[in-house]
Amino acid sequence: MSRATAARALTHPHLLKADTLSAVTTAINSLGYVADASARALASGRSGMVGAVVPTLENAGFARAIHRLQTGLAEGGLQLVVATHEYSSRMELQAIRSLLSRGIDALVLVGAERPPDTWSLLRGGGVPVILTYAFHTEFDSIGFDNARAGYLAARHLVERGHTRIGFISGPLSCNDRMSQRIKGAAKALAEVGQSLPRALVSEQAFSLTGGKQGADALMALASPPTAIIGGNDMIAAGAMHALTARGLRVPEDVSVVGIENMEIATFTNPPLTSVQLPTAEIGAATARHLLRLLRGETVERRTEFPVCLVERMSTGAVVG
Amino acid sequence: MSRATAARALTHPHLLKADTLSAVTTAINSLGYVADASARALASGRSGMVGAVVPTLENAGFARAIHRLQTGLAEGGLQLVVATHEYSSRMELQAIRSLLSRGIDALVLVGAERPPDTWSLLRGGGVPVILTYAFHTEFDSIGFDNARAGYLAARHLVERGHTRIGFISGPLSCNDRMSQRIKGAAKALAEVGQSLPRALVSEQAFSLTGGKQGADALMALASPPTAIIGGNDMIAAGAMHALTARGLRVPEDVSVVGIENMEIATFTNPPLTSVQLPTAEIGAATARHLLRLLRGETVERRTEFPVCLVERMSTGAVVG
DNA sequence: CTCCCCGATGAGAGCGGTCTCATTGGCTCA
DNA sequence: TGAGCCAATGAGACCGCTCTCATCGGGGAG
Repeated sequence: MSRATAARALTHPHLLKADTLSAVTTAINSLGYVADASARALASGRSGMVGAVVPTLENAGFARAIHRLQTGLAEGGLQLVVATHEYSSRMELQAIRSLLSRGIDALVLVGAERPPDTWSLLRGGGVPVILTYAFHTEFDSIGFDNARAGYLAARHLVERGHTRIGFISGPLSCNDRMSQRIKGAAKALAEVGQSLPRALVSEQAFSLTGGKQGADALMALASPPTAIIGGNDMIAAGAMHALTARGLRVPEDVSVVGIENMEIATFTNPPLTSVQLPTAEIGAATARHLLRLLRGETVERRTEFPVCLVERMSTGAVVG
Repeated sequence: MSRATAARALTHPHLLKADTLSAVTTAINSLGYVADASARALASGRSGMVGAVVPTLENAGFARAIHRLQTGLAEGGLQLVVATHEYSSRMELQAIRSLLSRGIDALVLVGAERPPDTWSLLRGGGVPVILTYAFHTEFDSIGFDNARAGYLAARHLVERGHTRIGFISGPLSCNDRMSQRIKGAAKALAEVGQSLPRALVSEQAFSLTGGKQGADALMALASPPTAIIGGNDMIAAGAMHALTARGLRVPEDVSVVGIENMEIATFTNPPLTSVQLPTAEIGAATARHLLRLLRGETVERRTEFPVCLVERMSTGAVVG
């Protein structure tokens, strides 16, 4: 039996006669043979690994999306290589370069805004690129409408008479998702002739502590907001905590709405009104997309998931 | 100039004359050349990637540890390949096998308890293995004393007169960390002649919802506990929420203590007493360990971080 | 019964680096 | 000035698999 036959048993088993195949299989088992991935990658031009670079894994949303992505890829026999950039476009470029040189078969990124040199690296990388959490005409994209998420949150508040709304955002550098949420909120305000002044936007970390600090900063203003939108639910929950600590009642004194509808939204007191985001779906859909793509099947250029508001108890009418 | 010289410029630059080196460098830049990682891996026998398999990334602790691990590895030019097994030892074996065949240079695992065939695969894998969150004599280990974490939580309660203590654990299958925490808690009880009956241990998911369900189950018992230990802080926070919803006061009616001391511990009402775990440290230390190991330097066989109790407001004396 | 065709297998050339060993050339030292 | 030595470079095997193409052999059609 030749090497070629043995190799075929692994890669294209249907080309072998049943008994030849089983002979190879038993031999493999008895020898404890494991195919060398680097040799295979070199010869075939495919490594079986996809790279993903996200801002951070300490944000539960990204952790969950990556988790789903990994699970989905594993089902198709693909491995996931992850890198993080902590909201720095310079580090993102570095991570992308490093992954590309590692010979990944595809690359998953978050967001659609990056410096020109990063874009040109991606275009010339010779590797399919999937953008998530946002959309881009040039690359396959899987995401949702961030502006609408912000819009829904703010409109809900506007409908209840709020016009002075504070927004505690996550990190804004290298983060088009968050700037769009802010823009969406501003649009809802604009529809009733109001605005979202820069002073009412507080940039904080995506954490309970970030939310607390943002709320404290906002409420210390000369004319504090009557409602607060959290860039995500962690921030919103932290803000609620700070509000309560200041002796303010939610929603009687200040309304709070979150974005993402994480588990914590039902565990705050009162439960948090929030805009549901398809975080887990993005991970799973990206995995499916990649599997099809690398199998050579046709894929949608653009997959958009809906967002919707989930009303709970943290929002109420503004008091005159 | 030969291929060998060019290759040397990349791998062992100090062997070249300065002008030769710069000639190579300019050529590389003008051509936009990027070394092929698979070829390099095949020839050198090193892939520059380390694999890590954790139960899940949806648990904030693991997400954080993986984040730190990735960051640390990236500084040394190494890539991280992650896989998850959802607390199934069969899936863990599969993931390990898959990573091993991918030609990783080292493997990071969580816990020290697995079936014999997994162990033999690890021993014969020809790849250095690092165990985290637990200890093992055969492999390098980086972790902390899980039993002591459980012990500290329970002793704190015992000292306040509690003898009927409920334990809401995380998933117990393929999870020696959690069983040791339970054992530690039982030991504290045993020291005062009490025990932790099986009926007072509720196995739940590592989430707020898991904690809620665990607390509901425990409090529905004929003689409910006067105190509850959460397998981690998420569980404890969820349990506190459920307790409050049942009209019970923490700590007046029921004391609650968490394990891990996550951010949420200071955001519950009242703030949660918790045993601090070195989650982030484990990630960072594992990265440092791997960097040294793969550089051929000597490393500690065993790195143990301390655990300690952080007392807050969720625990009080048992009421007669 | 012979020829042809096609499915199954064997042979061998890469894939793109790394590494060892041989060779070259410039310097030192007698 | 010539032998000897070492640093710098060149040559070529090799890593282990994939893939194309050639070869082999058996069954159906003429």
